[in-house]
Amino acid sequence: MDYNFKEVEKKWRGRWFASDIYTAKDNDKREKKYVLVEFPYPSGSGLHVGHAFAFTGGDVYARFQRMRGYNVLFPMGWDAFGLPTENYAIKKKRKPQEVTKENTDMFRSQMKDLGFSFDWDREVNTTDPEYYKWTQWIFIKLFEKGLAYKEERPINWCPSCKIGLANEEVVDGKCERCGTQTEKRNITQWIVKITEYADRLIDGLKDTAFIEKVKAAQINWIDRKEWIDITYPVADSQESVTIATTRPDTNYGATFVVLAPEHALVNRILSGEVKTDEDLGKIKEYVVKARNKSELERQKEVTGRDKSGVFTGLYAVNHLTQAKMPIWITDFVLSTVGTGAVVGVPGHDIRDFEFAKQFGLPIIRVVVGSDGDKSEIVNKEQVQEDEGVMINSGFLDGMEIKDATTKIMDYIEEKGWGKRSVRYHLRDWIFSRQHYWGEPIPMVHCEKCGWNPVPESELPIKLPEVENYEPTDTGESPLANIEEWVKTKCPKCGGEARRETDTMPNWAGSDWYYVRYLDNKNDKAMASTEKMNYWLPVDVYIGGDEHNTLHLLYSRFIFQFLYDLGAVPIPEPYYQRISHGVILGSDNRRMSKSKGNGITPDEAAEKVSVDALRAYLMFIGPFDGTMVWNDNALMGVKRFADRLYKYFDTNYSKAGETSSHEVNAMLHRTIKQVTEGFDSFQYNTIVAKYMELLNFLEKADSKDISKQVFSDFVKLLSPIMPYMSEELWNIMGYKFSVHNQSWPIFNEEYLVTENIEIPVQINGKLKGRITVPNDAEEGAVRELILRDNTLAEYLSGADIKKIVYVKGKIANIIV
RNA sequence: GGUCGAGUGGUGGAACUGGCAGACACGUGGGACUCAAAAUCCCAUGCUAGCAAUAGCGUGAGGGUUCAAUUCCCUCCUCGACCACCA
Repeated sequence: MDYNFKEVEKKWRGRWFASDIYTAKDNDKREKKYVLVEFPYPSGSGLHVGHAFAFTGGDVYARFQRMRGYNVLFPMGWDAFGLPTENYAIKKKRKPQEVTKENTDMFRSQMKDLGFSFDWDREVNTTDPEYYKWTQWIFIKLFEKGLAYKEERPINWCPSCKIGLANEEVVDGKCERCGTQTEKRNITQWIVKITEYADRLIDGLKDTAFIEKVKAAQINWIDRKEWIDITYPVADSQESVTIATTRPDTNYGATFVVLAPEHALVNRILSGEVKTDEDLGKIKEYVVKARNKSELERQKEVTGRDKSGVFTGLYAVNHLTQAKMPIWITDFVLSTVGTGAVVGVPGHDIRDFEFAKQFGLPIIRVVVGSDGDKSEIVNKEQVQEDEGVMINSGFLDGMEIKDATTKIMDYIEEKGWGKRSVRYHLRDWIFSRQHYWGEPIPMVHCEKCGWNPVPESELPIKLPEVENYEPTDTGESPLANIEEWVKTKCPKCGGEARRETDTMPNWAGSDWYYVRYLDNKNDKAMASTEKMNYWLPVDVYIGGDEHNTLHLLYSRFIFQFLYDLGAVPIPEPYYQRISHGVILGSDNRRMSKSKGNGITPDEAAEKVSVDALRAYLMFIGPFDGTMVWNDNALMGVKRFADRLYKYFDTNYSKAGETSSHEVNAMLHRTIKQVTEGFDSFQYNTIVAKYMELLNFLEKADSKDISKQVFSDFVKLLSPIMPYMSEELWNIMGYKFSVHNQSWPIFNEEYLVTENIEIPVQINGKLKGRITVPNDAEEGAVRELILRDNTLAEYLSGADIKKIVYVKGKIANIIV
């Protein structure tokens, strides 16, 4: 009989979702397993292959763990706020709420088609007021704890999206969303003090089992370093200048000081407060030009380019050498890093070297590398940056860089010339967006009382439904145009007040969604303590590399904050983090509509069945790899699926009561390898093992194969090929459903045989194989080798020096 | 420049804790079935030499440890991902 996959899929999909086989039971006696995949942004174009790949990876794991007896929570929801929906809604003159509803309906239906075993009772949607009520609640708590403040600061402004962007959303000086070059604007924004948690975000990683690269990405992004701020007196004046450095060990080689154009001392020079003999006009010209440079120009790769700068006419005095170091102004020093002033050590920093060359400043070598070169530094290649031994450095001479750094820091502090400080690359988090389709920030401004949160009882502050929500050119949120919504009473004094019209960034809703899955209908709390105690932490979190830094960091920060509040029971939300890979189009480029190289999971499933598509996705490569879509390989998996069904269809009725030893050994080897494959996310090898087992069975005599083999095989298949497994399970006469059967148990005994075949090497080269009893000792094996005709031939006349026999594995004869 | 990772047939990729390199699949060649094609099935397929048995070579390059190295150590090369005027 032919396998009509479309009918089979339709039949079982209905059965599955009408039953409770995928339902996670709260506070069950079984051990829990919380399997989380990143929830998608429901775009109008539907589920793409990348989604199907990532979700299949989560689904097979969830199904596997359910069969192993765990109470599995595998939920799904929608990260639905965001610009594409807003832009689409504006263009089509429709409400984003409606558009979102349509898109999530489409996504949900596609997910059901693909057989994902999500527990739909727990669905969440970040745009649902009952959900964002708690997103707003979290913001109020941040404000109350002093972790959210409003400040005017230059932000990255995208002139196309008309939105302020966090530094993280600007890539190469361009808007991450639309690619337009960003500019700088001053806007008053809500800022969240994530830097307060910088150390804990590093330390907390110890309690997780994240893969190394994820931990590294987090630590790198936070980038905690010990600096020292050194204050130099300015010669012939009462002024001083404080520079910040992480490399004070090279201070004997310092020959100049450079200031950012925004530095306070620069302002005082320009205003005449600090006297200089240099031409003020010339200084001013440079500073004005530098300050007006776009972010892009200043951020561009700086080494290897001509440096620009201007001399202030002032000198800083190096405490160590009493050398007078000329103070320059240059645009490669950033006012936002350190103190906005840097000491130039041209012998040991490429930028400083280029700057010194450009303006004829002295260059001193203070670190000697392994080549022992102590000559004068004349070219870039001689600049020794981070390895070597100190010279020309007084009491530091002969020390390694690391020791010298500690020593000189102590010394500088002792002398009162400077002070250590810890700094991070991580910056505070700009939390305001000037858009409609986001969570309203639940704050009210009163002329008398300043900013206050709305009372918790008034949450959620709902987005008003309006006709026109296009962004404004003034930079204000479209909500600012809705006077009746903006006007409100001050929660403190009851007087006239105005609502905050900015909305939250996309990250806000996705920071805590995995908590809401636990208790998505709770109107008293984000989730009940009881449920959080049972389900948290997330055991496995599957997501893309692109979220390993920001999303993971932001959500861990919010969770740690909630822990401090007592709102969640443990300090870290995720135990294990698994990266899923990427699937490129068959032309080796990212799939996209404009390139026309896209394939949708729907069309592939239509062609080869959902099961074959799923097996293909798991088979094409390692789960975290970068794979190229290959239609031929897809058809290969389809052939396997057809062959599989046909094999069961024609052979199950002939199955016997017991299996031969070989069949049992093969089955149990497969059970072992498939189980280990699921445990370690090596899905590609699992599909290969399925194929091997089928290849083996097809060649075996059906009277040697018991019914047990068939049913165990179906169980092994079921996580990856849920529809066909269910169908076969049913055909074999078993009760619904294969998906809540218990996982086959590997039994080592089946692998044990009396005689085993081992390879025999002569001088490390494979020359033959012999059969030996499994418990044979070296002497016996030697006898057997010498008795073997072909091997004996190789050995005739040879002088056997030694035989190495590794029991049950290999023999190696040294002649 | 920093951090992390990877180099294995024509291709995607397997290989436990150092123990038969190339599982599984794609592709290719040949064959069966067919009036023919598609589909399906069977055989072969790392490279070189040879009719063959067989021999030599072979996991980015070079060296080392070992009876034995894709796996461990040293030196170097190449590629990828993420981050980056961070001082």
